[in-house]
Amino acid sequence: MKDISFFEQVWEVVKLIPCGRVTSYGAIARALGSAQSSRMVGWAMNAAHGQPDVPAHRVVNRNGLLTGKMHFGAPDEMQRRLQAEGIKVKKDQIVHFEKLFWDPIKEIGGE
DNA sequence: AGCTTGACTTTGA
DNA sequence: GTCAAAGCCAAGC
Repeated sequence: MKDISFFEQVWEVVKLIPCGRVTSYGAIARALGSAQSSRMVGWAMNAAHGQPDVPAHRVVNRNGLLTGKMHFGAPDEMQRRLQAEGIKVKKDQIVHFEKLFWDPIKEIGGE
């Protein structure tokens, strides 16, 4: 079952992110096996615009910074969505990011 | 068929 | 501690 594109694989992982949790592009990339192609995850998110089931707002860079907020409809939409889930965001940065960090590899196990 | 882009990560100085 | 450059792979044109 590999008919799906790389993006869809990323979306699958992103959709697995629990509410109130966040993860990093690199973590997803590793979970898919593409260790250092974290850029591809970001690109997959770009394609995720047509995927309402993909909570891209839960995916941030390894610093916990909302790097992709600008790609949302509004620059504040990403931050607002995170706060709506109980995640505190300060200056585009997730508070307690380390505690809210969700590792997909723990769920997928490297598949 | 090939070159450019891209919401990142890591390593080096 | 911060700043700069290289690396990576897949989709788009």
